[in-house]
Amino acid sequence: METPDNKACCDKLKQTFKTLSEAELKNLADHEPARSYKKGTLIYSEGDRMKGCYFIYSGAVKVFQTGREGKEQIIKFEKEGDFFGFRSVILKEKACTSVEVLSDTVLGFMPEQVVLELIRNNPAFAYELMQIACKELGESNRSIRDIAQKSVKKRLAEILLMLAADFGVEKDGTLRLSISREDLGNFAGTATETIIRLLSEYKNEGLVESKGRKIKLLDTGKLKKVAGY
Amino acid sequence: METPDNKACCDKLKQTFKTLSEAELKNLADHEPARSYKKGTLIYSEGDRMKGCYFIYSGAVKVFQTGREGKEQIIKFEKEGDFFGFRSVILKEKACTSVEVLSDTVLGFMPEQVVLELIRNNPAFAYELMQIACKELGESNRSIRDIAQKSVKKRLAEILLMLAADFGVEKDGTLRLSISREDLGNFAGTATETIIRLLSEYKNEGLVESKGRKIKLLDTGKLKKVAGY
DNA sequence: CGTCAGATTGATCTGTGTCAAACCCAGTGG
DNA sequence: CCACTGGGTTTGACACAGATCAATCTGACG
Repeated sequence: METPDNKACCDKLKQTFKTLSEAELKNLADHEPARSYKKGTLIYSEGDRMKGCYFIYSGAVKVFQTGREGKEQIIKFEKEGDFFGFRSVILKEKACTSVEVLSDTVLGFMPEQVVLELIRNNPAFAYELMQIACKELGESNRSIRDIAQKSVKKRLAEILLMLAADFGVEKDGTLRLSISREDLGNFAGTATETIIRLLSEYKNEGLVESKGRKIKLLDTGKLKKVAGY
Repeated sequence: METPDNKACCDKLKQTFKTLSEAELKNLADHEPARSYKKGTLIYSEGDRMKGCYFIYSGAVKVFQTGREGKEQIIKFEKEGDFFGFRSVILKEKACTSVEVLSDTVLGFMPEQVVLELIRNNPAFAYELMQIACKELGESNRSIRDIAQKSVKKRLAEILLMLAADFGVEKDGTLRLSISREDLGNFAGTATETIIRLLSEYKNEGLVESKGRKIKLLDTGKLKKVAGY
């Protein structure tokens, strides 16, 4: 897996942080070169002291918390262009989530002083970061409502649609992100077996097809109906 | 119900926003006088265009979303010193939650231009606001995990302890915030009847006592155990 | 008093969780 | 080249937390 060159990094960063100057972008990209991580790598865990934030040049990670019986609850997935880890940096607290690589991923690292510096000196950047945080806040609220109120069947449909929207699909409708039933369960807040049963129910209803981790959405219209829209 | 005078307002604001200058505080308090709202008043609803944020001088509100079958999901409670409504203002989006007064409440209003102005001109304020947003983000993550993984019995215990911590208790252990079983249910993500049954279960176990909306915590130690700590 | 919203209790139903067994591969090493 | 292995998947049987529905009770307030 190739790590992108400096120029490519700047371009990517620029799409997410529209307020950074060329100099600031270059500095970021130069200072900490992008690194690639293999599937399964733990980027950080709950309780770690964070020394900076991460930016995803390419790939996908899961952000999760661990319940006391060891069951993991996936809070969200992050994809290309996403920025994560800033909660702990902003609050100067230890991480309250863990992050693990889902498919091979290239990450950039932004040391905390750099982030705090930018916030202090570039009000537009501060505002942009605030927008990112607020966007996540809205998504969390929605998650809370859905987990609390929707049946797992609705929720899974919604999740599949969300994965399609966020990570894209092949021409034939297959989700680009390949993901285990267990992770789907940990995200939906349900048992792996329940996911399996529901997927085969969807299959019978002509909504999806799947072999292994390749899940193909056959009828997103109907899927939306199932999800409750 | 008295609305606090200008000086009192400044003092309260100052506790939440440590970075605002005397002039900025005074301006805020002068510009939009605090107003008092009666229990049950709807401050704003999902879909409203927000024209500013709110600051709670005293009282309590609930922030909720409405599912399609009309069931409301309470996302969080806000109390004295809390600041809400900023998500929509920062993102310049319509409200994604509704807010209703739980007990008589005095609110200050901060028009959006004022908030955006402060963010632009006072980096320390921007940072402070970011910290507030990040704190909420952490709480949301935790909520997601708990709703997804804990039994209602554990969750309710946790909620009672949280209400005690946030809104305080009388000398005898009675929660200061009086709240309906329905609201407890809407917060825990369960049916009202389930809350009733659990409360009487707690009663049998000597954990709480209650008549009507007055809930008295008898043994917070045991309650913590029930909540799973 | 009458009324009405909220609280309570009981009976019943059902979506999901849990446990156990079998299965399917993909990769490893002999 | 094939048997072995182990992780993920699938299926079935069963238990139970919590939802739902219906009926009654309570207490505050006009």
